[in-house]
Amino acid sequence: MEAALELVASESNFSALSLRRIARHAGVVPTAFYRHFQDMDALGMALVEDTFTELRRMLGAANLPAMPIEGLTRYSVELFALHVRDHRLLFQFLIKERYAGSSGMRAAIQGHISALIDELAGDLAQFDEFRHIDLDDLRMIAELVVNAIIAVSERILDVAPDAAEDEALMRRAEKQLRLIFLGVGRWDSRATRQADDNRL
Amino acid sequence: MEAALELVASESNFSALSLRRIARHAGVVPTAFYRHFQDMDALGMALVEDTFTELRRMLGAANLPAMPIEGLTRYSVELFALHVRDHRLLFQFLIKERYAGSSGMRAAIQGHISALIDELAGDLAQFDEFRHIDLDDLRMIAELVVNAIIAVSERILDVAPDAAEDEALMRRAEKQLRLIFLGVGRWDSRATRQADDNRL
DNA sequence: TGTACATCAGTGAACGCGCGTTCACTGATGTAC
DNA sequence: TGTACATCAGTGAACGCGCGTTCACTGATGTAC
Repeated sequence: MEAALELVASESNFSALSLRRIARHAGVVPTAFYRHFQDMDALGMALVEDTFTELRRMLGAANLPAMPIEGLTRYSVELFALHVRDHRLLFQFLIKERYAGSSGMRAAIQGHISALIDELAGDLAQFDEFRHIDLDDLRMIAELVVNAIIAVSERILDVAPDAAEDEALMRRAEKQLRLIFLGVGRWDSRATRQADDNRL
Repeated sequence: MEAALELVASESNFSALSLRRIARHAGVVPTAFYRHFQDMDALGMALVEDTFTELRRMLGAANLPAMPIEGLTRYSVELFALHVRDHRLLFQFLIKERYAGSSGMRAAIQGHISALIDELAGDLAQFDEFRHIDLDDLRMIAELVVNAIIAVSERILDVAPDAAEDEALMRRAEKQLRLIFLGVGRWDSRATRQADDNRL
């Protein structure tokens, strides 16, 4: 049933779909829809939750914080790109609904992303290389990293699945992460804080 | 007429709107719509073009490349945030349709954004601080910067217009840009290129 | 200055269609005794 | 092992509604002479 929706999600976006089209696509009479979901909103929310359950499962299995920091950027980018490609429909749905969905869906998605950013900030704090960064700045950095990863996911889903092109996108994303981490090495949370205070 | 649509765009997304609702909102009979646009697609494309015309006008007026590099990040972020807030409806439309729009609209938007990234890369190349960066990496960095700016725009549009909250978002974005530029200072395009070659 | 005509945004009736939702139903599968 | 009943995914007819689009129209404004 959800597979039917995901297939249809690959044409414009969720709010443009009708209950009847989804049912038809699932090979079922429209009224059968109500056996599974109260309405379209419920279906949408269920899909959001499924996507993040799947994403968390992948992140949990990878256990990135336990890895050596060398090659971590390349490995993370590759892992994520692979996952996005393997769950193309779910992520296409996610990216479209992140801003175009109903307000309930939007809020749920932003909440999940925000939680992922917090977790990444926590993970980064474990590395020696981030010892000199304060909590607020850790989150700022994690947000930058997550944004870069979301951006590359969007690009991967935009282009046709093609090994060469995907590789180029991954290289670029990897460079972006390495550039950020280069900046982290020179970042001084205290100096920044003082500068902010002076500006007030 | 377009003002009517923009007002309605503030509820879910363009493809969820009907021609009749737009006409009603504009205080006009449905058939009058056809006096202005051939169909909804044409309206959508016109709105995309309008948004970028407006954005380009602002960027042209600002003439950022002529500014001293000190305080440039803060100034750019402030300028952009102000512009986004002043054209709330246009940008809300843009962000929603970037991924959820018809394929024509999506392509047009991505094309415009890509052009902006290229221009930013060209502007960055003028600064001494970017003399050691090769063309490919300039684009990679410009992309990172544009992504960060888009992300903060999305956040500004998400929250209610509130000076204090906006200020916090802008501070964060400014930090992100400064972090990126810190990394640029240490970035070595040649070393990266070689590392890539070795990996092949 | 006055008349005839063109332009053009908006009107209102009408059409066939796909929509979400209701209702009472069927028939297969699982469970209790 | 056999019978009675509960559960539940799916059915099919029916409803009223808003939709995009067609058509011939109105009436205000601008232009030519």
